[in-house]
Amino acid sequence: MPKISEAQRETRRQQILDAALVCFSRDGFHNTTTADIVRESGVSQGTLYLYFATKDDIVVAFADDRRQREMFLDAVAQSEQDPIQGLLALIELHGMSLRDAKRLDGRRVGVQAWAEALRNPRIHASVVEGLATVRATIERLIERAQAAGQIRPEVDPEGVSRTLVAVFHGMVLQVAWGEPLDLSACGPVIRGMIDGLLTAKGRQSIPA
Amino acid sequence: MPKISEAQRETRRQQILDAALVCFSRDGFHNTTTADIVRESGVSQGTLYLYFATKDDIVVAFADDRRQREMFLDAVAQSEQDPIQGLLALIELHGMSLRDAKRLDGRRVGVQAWAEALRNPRIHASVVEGLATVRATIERLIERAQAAGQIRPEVDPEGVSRTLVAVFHGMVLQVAWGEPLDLSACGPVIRGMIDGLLTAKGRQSIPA
Amino acid sequence: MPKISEAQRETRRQQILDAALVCFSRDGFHNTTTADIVRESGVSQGTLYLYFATKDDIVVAFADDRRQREMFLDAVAQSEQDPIQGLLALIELHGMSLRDAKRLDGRRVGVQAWAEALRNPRIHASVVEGLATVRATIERLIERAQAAGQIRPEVDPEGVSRTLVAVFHGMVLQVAWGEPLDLSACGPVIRGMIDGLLTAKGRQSIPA
Amino acid sequence: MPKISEAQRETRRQQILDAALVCFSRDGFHNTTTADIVRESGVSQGTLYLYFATKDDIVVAFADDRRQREMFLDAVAQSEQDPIQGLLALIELHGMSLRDAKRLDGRRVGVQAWAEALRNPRIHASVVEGLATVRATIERLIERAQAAGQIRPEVDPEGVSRTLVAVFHGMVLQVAWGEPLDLSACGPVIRGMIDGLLTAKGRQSIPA
DNA sequence: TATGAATGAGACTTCATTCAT
DNA sequence: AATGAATGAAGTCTCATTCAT
Repeated sequence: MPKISEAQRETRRQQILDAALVCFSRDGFHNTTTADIVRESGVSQGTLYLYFATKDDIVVAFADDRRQREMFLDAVAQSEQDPIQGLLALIELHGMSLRDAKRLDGRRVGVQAWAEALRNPRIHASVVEGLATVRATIERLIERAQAAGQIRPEVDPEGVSRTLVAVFHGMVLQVAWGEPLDLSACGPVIRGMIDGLLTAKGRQSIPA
Repeated sequence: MPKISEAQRETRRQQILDAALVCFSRDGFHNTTTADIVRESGVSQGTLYLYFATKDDIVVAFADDRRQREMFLDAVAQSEQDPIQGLLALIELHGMSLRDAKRLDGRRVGVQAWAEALRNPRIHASVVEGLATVRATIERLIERAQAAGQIRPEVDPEGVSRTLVAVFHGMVLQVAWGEPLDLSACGPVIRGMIDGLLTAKGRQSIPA
Repeated sequence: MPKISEAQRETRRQQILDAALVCFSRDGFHNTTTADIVRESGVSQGTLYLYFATKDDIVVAFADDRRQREMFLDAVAQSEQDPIQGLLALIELHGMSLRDAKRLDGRRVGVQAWAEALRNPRIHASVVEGLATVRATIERLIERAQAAGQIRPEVDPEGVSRTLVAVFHGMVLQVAWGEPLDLSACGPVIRGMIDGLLTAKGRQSIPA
Repeated sequence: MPKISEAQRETRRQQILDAALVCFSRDGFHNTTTADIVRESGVSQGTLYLYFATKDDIVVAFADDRRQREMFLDAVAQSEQDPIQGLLALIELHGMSLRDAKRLDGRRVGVQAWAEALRNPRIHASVVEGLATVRATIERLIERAQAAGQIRPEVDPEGVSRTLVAVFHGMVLQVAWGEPLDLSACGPVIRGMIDGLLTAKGRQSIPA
């Protein structure tokens, strides 16, 4: 029987992850030492390894955590009655996320995870699955809209999903770099992209 | 007083950079040792330091090299008589670059540089300047198109440039990750985005 | 005040020692962690330290355990009426012990204890005392045989005891290493060594 | 082209091994840190790893070194005209080696290698091969003596070789433990063992 | 008594950089 | 200029031991 409850264990784990997030954001994965995380989190070296088998596992934990948020996005987008509204909601949610200063550290670590994904198979898997999840969400919305006659039938759902995800990623990069990204200026451009896919009927479902 | 000619020196330098590119692409910046580069390049450990003061300088050299390509893009885009054609040419050039398998290593290293830019001031400066260069190119084209009545006056050039650059970056990510990105499916979506900016007159300048 | 009986305590202690024997035999003293012993024994980390003050004490416990077996050997050997028969019985007992596959773990741990004895004073003391015990047994037999005119008076009991013990130790080594030691081939050689010590009268006491 | 000569490299390597021998003899393999060897040898941590890939390789180097000495023993033993003389020479050489105080560290490390051989495959291989070498030497002498009618034909060469090697090993143990081993007292016992193998003709070849 | 989570000192190894040749 | 052996600081991870529950 465990001496500490599952909740206590999870709290401790999160305490370490929170500290690691600060360190990773500030110094990068590779320039963060386990000693840094220990200092920032207040747990001991030994305890760190009671919760994560290797330093690498801490990095992977971040990549995996993000997956959950993407599941949530999907649920919100699909819950919209109108698929066009669902697409716009997705775009809106991404925008809100980008504006949220509290998530800056997470974004900075996320960008590093993108680079790590190039050579770390576990992170690659996590990133690619996340990409697939978001794309599936988008493609399902588009197919629903095509079935409803709101998006032109010749539109390729994959082309749209990949382009839209590219925009999302690219915006995260700019925000992570500290660029003064004016989302209210980009929004119309992105919505214009969606607009280009619509049939006359589709346009009617967008509120002025 | 140098005993070797400037040309010899440049050849040697490039030999090191070529080797480093292979290593960085394969293992990442941080998991590449100077010994790896030495092995791959055939120069000696000592010689490496005759050409680059630190390992970090090799990384920075890649970031700086990219700047030159961006200058070239600008020249091509601006040389088009019609600014709308210039925009489309820019998009086309990026697409061709993405399709070029020979540049895969460069793209993989580029993505790593994006992550490095978060904490390495020199790389950050280089990346941000590159971003500014491309954006300036796009914004100049848009402003010219607005002056010519081809793009609606209320369009915000910065919003467009940031969004377009975001798409470019996002596509690079997907290609770097090995995603089966079908550019011919994405092209129409991106061009649709441009199309949404145009006036009736602007549309006339696009060939069928 | 102990809340468990002495018998329960001894059972627990033995449970730990049995587990340690398996671990030590498999991985060696130094490559066995207390966690290994905990896993193998089923007791908890904390409990381990209720029975042994340090990991080292577990090692010492093995060395001490062996002493008891050596006492037993002495009793058997001395109980023989004829000292020559006693010597041969001693040799026979060692041979039987070596043939006993159940004692393999013990032998492997014993060999490690020999190495430990070089730098661990407690183990050194234990090993050296064990050596002295066996030698005393042998020397007493020889002296009795000399008094009875069975062994030549010029034979040095210490030379014999040291040589005989050396053979015993060396055989243990070979068996521990997994060598295919044919004891029935070695027996005659060792008995021949004893034979060389005997007087004509001594030889009469050996059965054909 | 290497910057240092093979001889210089070998000197350096030996310098490390000499230091390691002192440390291993004093503290044992497992209680010797690479820092200890560095301190004792005067080379730097980094240099240590220029000559030995791991700490374990240093240990293995000792085991391998011993093999060479055993080759030498073989050569000496076989060079004797009379195989009985060869056997006695072998015993004599071992005795002389045991008496040599300068080799005490080597013996102490050797005993540790015997224990290591139980779980380290490389050391096991080295030890077992050494054992086989010495045994082969002995068995060849015995077979030659049997062919010459000096040793009784029913004597099993393997039984003799294993027993004799066991005596050698056991004596090394006693000396390593610091026991006051009087070899001149043991010599007659061992020679008596050989004597027991001989035919009348064989006995003639031994000088008084 | 028994537990097992927590501790932190310390081990092995790597690697960017230097410098005598 | 070129070489490559040498350096030593620093990093990740382990593990014997403790102690609050």
